[in-house]
Amino acid sequence: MEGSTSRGRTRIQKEKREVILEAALEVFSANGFRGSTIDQIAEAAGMSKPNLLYYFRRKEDIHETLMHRLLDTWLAPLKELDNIGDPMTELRSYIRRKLEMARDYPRESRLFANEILQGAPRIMPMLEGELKSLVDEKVEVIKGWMRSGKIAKTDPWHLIFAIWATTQHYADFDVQVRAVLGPDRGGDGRFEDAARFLEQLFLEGLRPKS
Amino acid sequence: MEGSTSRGRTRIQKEKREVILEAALEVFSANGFRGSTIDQIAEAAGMSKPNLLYYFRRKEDIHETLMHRLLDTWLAPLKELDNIGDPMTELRSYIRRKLEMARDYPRESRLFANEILQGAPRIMPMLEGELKSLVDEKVEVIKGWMRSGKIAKTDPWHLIFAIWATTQHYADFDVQVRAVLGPDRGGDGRFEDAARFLEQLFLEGLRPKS
DNA sequence: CAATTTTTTGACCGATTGGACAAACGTTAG
DNA sequence: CTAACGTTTGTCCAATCGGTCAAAAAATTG
Repeated sequence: MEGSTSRGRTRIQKEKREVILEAALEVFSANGFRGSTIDQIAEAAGMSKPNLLYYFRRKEDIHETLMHRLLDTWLAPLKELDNIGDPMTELRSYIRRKLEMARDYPRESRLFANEILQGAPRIMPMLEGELKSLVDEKVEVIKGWMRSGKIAKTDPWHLIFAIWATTQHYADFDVQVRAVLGPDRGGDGRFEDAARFLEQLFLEGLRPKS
Repeated sequence: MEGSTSRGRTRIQKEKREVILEAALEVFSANGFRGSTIDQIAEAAGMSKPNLLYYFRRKEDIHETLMHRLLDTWLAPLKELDNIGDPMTELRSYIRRKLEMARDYPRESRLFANEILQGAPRIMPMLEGELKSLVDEKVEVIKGWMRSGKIAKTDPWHLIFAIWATTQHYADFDVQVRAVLGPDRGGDGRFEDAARFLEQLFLEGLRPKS
């Protein structure tokens, strides 16, 4: 079975596939799967449509490859959440990392959001499999923190959801955020403001009652 | 200029337009604008495509009418945020109302999310106009609460974003929430769990330091 | 060099799509 | 009855789309 990696591929194939995936990320994240055309992706990749179809036989293959890579990137910050260090510090860095991803990889975030919004038709198995397992595992870590009184007792699942929602908001709803903040407050500083606010919200909101 | 209301329309026209808009909400929110076809909407509305086009001349007209109505519904909870009552109570009810909207009107939420994700091509003026004005106004209310020491000093804009993000998450990312929670925890009770968690998070997170 | 394989492209195809249109249908008023 | 008006539908069209194919062009190999 052919892996999604570079097994049995020539140098040109490896390079061109990367160019195509980069172009597809741009187009898909801006227009959604059905809203994007192969022609658009081909043009963004600087090649003709039949040429693109020489590297990916179907439009859906591009999307699938993109989604598989995406999920790994997306789960990485949560994987790093460990119960080695101080709980509050761990949570703070997790929020930081997620917010940095929203800032540095907004296209990936929007691609993911688009897929979920449409009911996750192509990645549902991954959500119920990898994602759920990972969350279950981290929920146990958080529960441990709560039991030992390091953070306030609350619902660990919804805590994770809240971190996801608030951080990804700055990528997925970027145009709205910028429209509301206006030209002066909507500059590059908005991510630092957001980081400060979210840190206060979550750390104060989870401070254990003495 | 024809208003979007029922001026100069027959009884049948008013009724059928409502049926079409209801069907279009269902289809658009599930597939996005470009992912939806007039045929799908017509079938969901129980009529033929030419018949539908008799009531709305273009696909975009349906979407536009839907979006205009939507924004009013969407802003209503924020409009109710007043500095009459106790700040903490006001905030709690605002979060409640937003969460209830995510629960009761998920299609509207997803339609809106879809539009924003695509860069808000059709409602940008409304975001920079009505929405921004309303937020600016409520930011002042919140600033007043902070000045008088009723809630902790923090960034009012990002507080509003956080409330939006966390509540709408349960509509927009519903499939992910359900996949992660699993069959047992993902039932109808998830909204009550979310309400409890969000209340704790925001109210504790914003408690003024004595 | 020639032979072979990989890469690129122009032309094309069938299906789907948004939308136009005229004819038919139904209802009501005179 | 007829005329007028609102409603509904079958048929059609041009544009767009995902994808095929054969043949040319380029790169690789012996």
